Amino acid sequence: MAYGKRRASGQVSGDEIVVEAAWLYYHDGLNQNEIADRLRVSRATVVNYLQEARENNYIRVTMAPDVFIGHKLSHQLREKFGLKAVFIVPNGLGGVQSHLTRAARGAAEWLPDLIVPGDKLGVAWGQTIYEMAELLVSSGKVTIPDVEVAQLVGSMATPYGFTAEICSAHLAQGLGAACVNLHAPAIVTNADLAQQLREEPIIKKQLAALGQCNKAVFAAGSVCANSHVVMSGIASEDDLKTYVENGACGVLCGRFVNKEGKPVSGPLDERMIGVELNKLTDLEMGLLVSVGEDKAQAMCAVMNGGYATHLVTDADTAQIILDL
Amino acid sequence: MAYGKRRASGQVSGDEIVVEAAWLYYHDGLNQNEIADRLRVSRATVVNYLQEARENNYIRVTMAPDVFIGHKLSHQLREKFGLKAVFIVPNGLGGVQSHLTRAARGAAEWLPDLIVPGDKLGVAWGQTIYEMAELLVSSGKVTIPDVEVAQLVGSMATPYGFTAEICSAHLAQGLGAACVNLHAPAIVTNADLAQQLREEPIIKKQLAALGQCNKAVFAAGSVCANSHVVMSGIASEDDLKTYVENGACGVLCGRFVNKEGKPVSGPLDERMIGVELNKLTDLEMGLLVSVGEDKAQAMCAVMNGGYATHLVTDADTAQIILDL
DNA sequence: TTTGTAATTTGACAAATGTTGACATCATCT
DNA sequence: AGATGATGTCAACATTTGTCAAATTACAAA
Repeated sequence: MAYGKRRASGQVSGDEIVVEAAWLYYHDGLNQNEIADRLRVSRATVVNYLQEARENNYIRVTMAPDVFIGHKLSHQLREKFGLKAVFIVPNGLGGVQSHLTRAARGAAEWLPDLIVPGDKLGVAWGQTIYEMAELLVSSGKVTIPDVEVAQLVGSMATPYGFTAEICSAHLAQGLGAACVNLHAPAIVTNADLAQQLREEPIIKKQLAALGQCNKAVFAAGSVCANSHVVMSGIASEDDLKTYVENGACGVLCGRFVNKEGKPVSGPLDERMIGVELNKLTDLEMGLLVSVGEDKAQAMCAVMNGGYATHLVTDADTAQIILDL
Repeated sequence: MAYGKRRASGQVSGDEIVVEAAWLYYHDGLNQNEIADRLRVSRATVVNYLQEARENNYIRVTMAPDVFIGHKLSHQLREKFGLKAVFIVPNGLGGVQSHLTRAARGAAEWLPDLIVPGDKLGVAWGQTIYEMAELLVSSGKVTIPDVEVAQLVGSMATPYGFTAEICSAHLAQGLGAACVNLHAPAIVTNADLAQQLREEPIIKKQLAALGQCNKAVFAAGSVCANSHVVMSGIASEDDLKTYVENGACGVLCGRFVNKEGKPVSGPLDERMIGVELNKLTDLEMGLLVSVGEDKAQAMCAVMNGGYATHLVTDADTAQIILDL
C-alpha cells in the first residue's frame, strides 16, 4: 500500500509482528479476523504468522501431567509395586512404535518436573530413552541449573543409532545439564580386560560418578532373541539362553534380573562395564520408561527389584502388567 | 451401542476419555473426525471432550518468554537502565486496563522461570501484582519447592481489594510457596506507635524476614492525586504534595523516591511499617511490573535507583520511557 | 534503469471446528 | 414404573481456520 514496510526491513528481529499475532491469538483469544484487522494485514497473513510462530516454538502446548498420574491404572500400579508415581499415556491405535513414541513424549514432559537443581541423573540407553531425549532437546528447551547427567552403561554398537553415549549426551543437552560420559565399551571379550579398564583412572572416575547419582532414567529390556541386548551385540543368543536358564526374565542397564528383580549371574557379568545393579536400589528416583507386551515381564521384574520409583507406560502395557 | 459403558460408570476418574481425546488432538495432531473414529464416539462428543479438557486446564499453552525478551525495545531498555532482562508484551488496542492485564499475564508466565528452589521472594502490592498472582493461581499450578514469599509492606484499606496481604498470600499459593505475612498496618497515626509495633516480637520477626529476601516483585506507583498510595489511605493529598515538593516522582513499596531513585524523606516515613528501600538495592532479582503512561516517570525512578533488575511492561510504555 | 529472484502478501476456495436443538439411552432416585 | 438428570447422538448450519496459486514488493545483479 502507501509506504512499503515489509517485514524484514530494518527491524532488529523481524519477528515482532509474528509474536504479536501469536500473543493475540493464544493469549487474548482473538480470532484470526480480529487479529488481521488490528494488524492491518489479511487474515491469510495471520495464518502464516501463526504457523511461523508454531514452527519457531514460540508457543508451547503441554498437558498437565497430573491428569495422567491420576489415571485409574496408575493407582493400581502404584499400589501393586509400591511406586511413588505412575504416568499412563493413553494408547491410540498405532503399532507398538507409536506407543513407544507417546510414552517417550510423556516421559519428556514429566522428567523436568522430577528433576531439581543439584541432581545427578543416571541415564541408561534404548530407543525409548533416545526418543525422550530427542523430544526434550527439540520441543522448547528446559534448563534446570546445576544438574549432571551420567551415562550408566558403556557404549555398544547398536544398529539403530541410540547408543548409550548418545542417549546421555542428548538428554544432558535437553536438560541443559552437564554430561559425564563413560568412555568404555559396554562389554569386552574377557573379564581381565574389563577389570583393567575399570581400574583405568579416567574410567574409574567416571564409574565413581555413577555411584553419586541420586536419580536415574532407564528402560526395561526383554529377554527375547530379538531383544536389544542381543541386537546391540552385548549378549549372544547363547549367552541369553544361559541367563534365561538361570531365571533371567528382564534386563536393566545391561544386567540380567530374575522375576523378583534380583541379579542373575552368568557368563557376561565380569566382562561388562557399567553401573552395578545394587547402586540402583536406593535412588531418590528411578524412572522406568517402557512400553509393549514383550516388555511387560521385564518391567515387572525391574519394579519388583525396587529399582523404579516412577513409571511411564501406556494404558495397554499397564493393563497387561496388572493382569500378570 | 452394544454394551453401555457410560463415562461416569464406575471409573475412578471419569475423565480418562477426555484426556485421551485431548492427547490425540493436541499432541498427536489428529483432527476431530479421526479422534471420533478411534474413540468410537461422535465428533460432537469429541468437541465436548476437548472443551472439557480446556476448561479443566488439562492443556496449557504458554509462550516462550525468550521471544519477548529479545524484542527490540527490550534491548534498548536493558541498555539504558542496566537491567538483566526485559519482557515486553505487545499492546493491543484496549485501554490501560487491558494493557495492565496483559503485563500481569506476561509476568505470571515469566516469574516461575525466575524463581529457583530456596528463594525468598518479597512481594509488594498493587493491582498488577494482584492480577499476576491470580493468574498464577488459576492457570496451571506451578510449584517450586522450598520457596518463601514475604509481604514487603503492611496492609492497608484499599477500596479495590488488592491489599498487600492478599497479594502475597495469593502469590504464595500460586507458586506453591510458604508465606510470611506482615501482621501490621502499612501506616499508623504516629511515629511512636510505629516504632512500638516494629519492636513487637512477632512483627520484628516478620520484618527481619524481609531482610532475608533475595528476590522481589513490585510495581511502580505514580505520584498523581489519584494514585494508589492516596486512594488506599497511605498518604493524604497533602502528604503527597509535600513529598512531590521535595522531589518525589515515584512510589516503591509505599516509599517515595526522586528522579534518581533516591529515597525522599517526608512526614510519613517514620509512621510506615514495611521494608526499607535500602534493603531492595542489592537483590539478586527485582522484578518491576508496571504499565501506563502515568507510571512512566515512576518506573524510570525505580530503575534509576537500581531496585529493579528485571522489567515487565508493554510496548507503549516502553517507548514512552525510552523517549523521556 | 531494467531484469531476475526470493520473500511476502493476498483473495478465493476448501476443510475443520463450533453451535444449536431435538432426541435417545442409561443410572438413579422416588 | 415413572420421573429426573447426565450423557451421548445426529444433522444442519455458522464460524473459524487452512491451503494454494497468483499478485505484489524488496533487493540485488545485469
